[in-house]
Amino acid sequence: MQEIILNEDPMSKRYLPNISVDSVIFGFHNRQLKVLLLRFKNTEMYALPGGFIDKGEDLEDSVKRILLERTGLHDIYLEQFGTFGSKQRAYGEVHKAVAEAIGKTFDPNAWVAQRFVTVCYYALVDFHNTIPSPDPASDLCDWFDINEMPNLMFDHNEIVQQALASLRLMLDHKLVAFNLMPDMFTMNDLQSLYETILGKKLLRTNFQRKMLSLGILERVDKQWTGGAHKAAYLYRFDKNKYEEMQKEEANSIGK
Amino acid sequence: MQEIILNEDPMSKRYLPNISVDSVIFGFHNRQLKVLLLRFKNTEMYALPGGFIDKGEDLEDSVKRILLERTGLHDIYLEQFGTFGSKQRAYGEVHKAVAEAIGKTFDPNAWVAQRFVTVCYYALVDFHNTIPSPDPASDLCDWFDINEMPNLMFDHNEIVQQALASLRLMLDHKLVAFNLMPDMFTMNDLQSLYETILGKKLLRTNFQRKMLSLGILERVDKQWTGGAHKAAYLYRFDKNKYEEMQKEEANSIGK
DNA sequence: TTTTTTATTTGTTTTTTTCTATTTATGTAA
DNA sequence: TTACATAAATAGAAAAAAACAAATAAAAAA
Repeated sequence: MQEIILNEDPMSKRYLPNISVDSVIFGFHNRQLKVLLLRFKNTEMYALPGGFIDKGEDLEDSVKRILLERTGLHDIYLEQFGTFGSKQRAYGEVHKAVAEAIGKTFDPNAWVAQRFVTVCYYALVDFHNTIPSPDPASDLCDWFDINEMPNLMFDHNEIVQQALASLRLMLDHKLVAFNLMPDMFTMNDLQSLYETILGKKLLRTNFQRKMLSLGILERVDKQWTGGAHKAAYLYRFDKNKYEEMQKEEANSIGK
Repeated sequence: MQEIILNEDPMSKRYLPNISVDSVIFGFHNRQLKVLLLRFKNTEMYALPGGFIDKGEDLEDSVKRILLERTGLHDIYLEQFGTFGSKQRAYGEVHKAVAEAIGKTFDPNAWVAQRFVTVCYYALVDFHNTIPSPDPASDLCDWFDINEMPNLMFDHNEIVQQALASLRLMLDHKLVAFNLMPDMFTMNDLQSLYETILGKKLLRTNFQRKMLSLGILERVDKQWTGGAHKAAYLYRFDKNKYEEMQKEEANSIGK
């Protein structure tokens, strides 16, 4: 009986079967939107960092666990954006290739070869504070420009595109972009972040006017680049002011 | 061994374990937003129509299967809005109560008593075309005003609220409301739908101007109510025009 | 000091949205 | 058959936002 074989796998003792979790970890550097990818040992196969849910673990906690393992960060902005459940999502062949690349044999009935429904989150992290670290199966964990990504395993390319689409929507009605910014940044930095996510050019003057009018940016310093021109101001996102405004907004809705 | 006992359950032969699917089916009638609920036999326990995913079935197909069973409709507007995976989502006690209400004993190790992660969709249907039908375990399947719902089983109240929040967002950037409208409707009908979903009053004159300016409404007839006032126009949603505009929009993005 | 470059600010025009008022259609009743 | 009440629809003014254009400011180099 197939089930009994599968249940002997140690994975099945610990994790919920047929469900996985994948994270699209976004960062921003050099005016480019980056995604954190893993490469499996001895292969050119790339994938999103993912994992499985402990039987006694909240879904969200399992994502945080993965994020911590991969970026060393906690208290990260996290958003669930979709669950992928095509019946094609059974990747025994791919797992076999990965196993054989490190000289292991792969049991086609292995727990991990079954069909998986995967719950996906995107995370917005400060690129400059993250230390990407590969897992035991990977020899590389690094950032890739979202426009220059390699082909990913499974349906992960599609998942990244959905994550981006979802982030784009969120940008319109919530101030989430600052989670991708370093502590201090110029208006140009911020604008190019918006531009990459939205996939279109914005007008500098209007962008600045709008951002400043939000009243959540604190002008801290100037950024001397050594260039032959006026130095750009450095801004800081004022989290306290933002939270105050959120509260006021919540109150005014009731009125 | 617990696993072996569980695997003997016929449910485990057919369905993916630990994953369920729930649908929040929205309808609109008498200027009220309605949700389709099931009541379990001999109880006052209400729940969303849900089910499980066949091992060889796409996630989305399983939702459509449930929708068809419950509303008799196909080609329904469907949107995945969230997956709920708290570790508390194991409802053996509740299932026991439901079983005992119809004089059955309940095995606490039953397949259905395990922890479930549930993938949730909302559906927008034409109230006037749906024939709600209960399943074998239910003695009632009917519409409830979203503001006058009974307490639901499990975490289904929370799920409905999330569905509404998600629909509200969608309303802002996609013309989905027409899926809830009958073939013909007055501007007032449409406005009150927007108002219930958004949870706020809109200005009649602005609403009308904006809707008409979209160029997707076809004025068909007048609705004589017998009231001592001008008769309201009846409109029809022009799906063809809408799809044309979608195409044009897609083209213009590339420019 | 002047020039060049990019950041930032200011102002003007255009478009969109909001607010206010008017006109239209319908049934009722003087 | 004419005034009246009611609600629908439209039109126009006011305000706000977005798009566009220009000017000013700061920095380094010629």
